[in-house]
Amino acid sequence: MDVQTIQKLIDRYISLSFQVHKKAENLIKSQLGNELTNDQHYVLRYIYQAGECTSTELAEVFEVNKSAITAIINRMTDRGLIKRTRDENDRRVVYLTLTEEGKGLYQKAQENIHQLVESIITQFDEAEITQFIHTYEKLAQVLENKKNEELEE
Amino acid sequence: MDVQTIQKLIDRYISLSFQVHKKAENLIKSQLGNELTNDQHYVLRYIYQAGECTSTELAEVFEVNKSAITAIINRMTDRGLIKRTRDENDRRVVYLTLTEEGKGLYQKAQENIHQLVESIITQFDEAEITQFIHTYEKLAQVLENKKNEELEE
DNA sequence: GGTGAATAGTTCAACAGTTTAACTAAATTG
DNA sequence: CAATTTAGTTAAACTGTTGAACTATTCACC
Repeated sequence: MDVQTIQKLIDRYISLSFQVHKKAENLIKSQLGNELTNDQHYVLRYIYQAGECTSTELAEVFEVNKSAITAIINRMTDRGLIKRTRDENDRRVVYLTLTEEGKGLYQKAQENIHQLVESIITQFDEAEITQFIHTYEKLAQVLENKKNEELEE
Repeated sequence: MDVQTIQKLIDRYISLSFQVHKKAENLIKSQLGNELTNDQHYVLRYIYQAGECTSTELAEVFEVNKSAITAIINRMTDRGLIKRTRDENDRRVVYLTLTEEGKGLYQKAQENIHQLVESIITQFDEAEITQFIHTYEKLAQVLENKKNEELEE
């Protein structure tokens, strides 16, 4: 590939990823009603799938500072979506789990989002999606490596 | 595709897009230094490429409320990156352009980001990228249509 | 031509999410 | 046991966001 082709690809990619992300987030938001922000939904999703987890774990996954997690979890416990439980063995650790209300709200939201994503994904044929997801996974890995390079510097 | 396959694809896609976006934004952030937030960089980028634009235009492109744009532009004019000019014919309209400082900061940042993206993109072969971007463009279109459907309801 | 509606943009209050630094409390290590 | 590390919180400061109320201007049309 010559320099100019790469240049154009890069600009196209930056515009696209920005655009696609905005649109996707807005569509997800439209499925969540006013009860949940997108970020809160992602937190709910993570804890739901993990069963239980800690602030430190969330901070690593979401790649934000721990105090940002504290703030989000505070809002969500205030709304009765999340429960904090101290570890009896290591009393520094706090486990986060979903309350029944939290689970219910997650499932309701998730159903809508699944319908949304399904209506989008079925507009592509299987080979196309498989190829796309494969490259996307590789991209995730490359970005992860890049991050670690950055950190070493 | 059977229901379960779709289900898995959806979950995989949601996780991936979330992850990739986070990592990409963090890498971009690391290239911007402390002078610019990611959102401000996107605004700079848009105005740079457009030459000049209005708040309304930005609000549409970025899919946010106009008052969010006002706030961002305020911060950026305070830092001497953007200039506001009233249209002489239609005095309701305000044109936004980059100051020399704004252009310089954008170019400096953009150079770093280009290097970053290039070091990532060159880890894929051309056919793979072309295919990926093609599907990504289709996705952008499908999401746009979906948004318009939502709005009609 | 004058009035009512539409348009461009700002202001304000309220909130979500973020970082950094300082802190508490508990565990680890040497 | 003292020093260090680890988990998490708190507080101040900031960015970005919305929604509603507002100003100023232009447009539509009778």
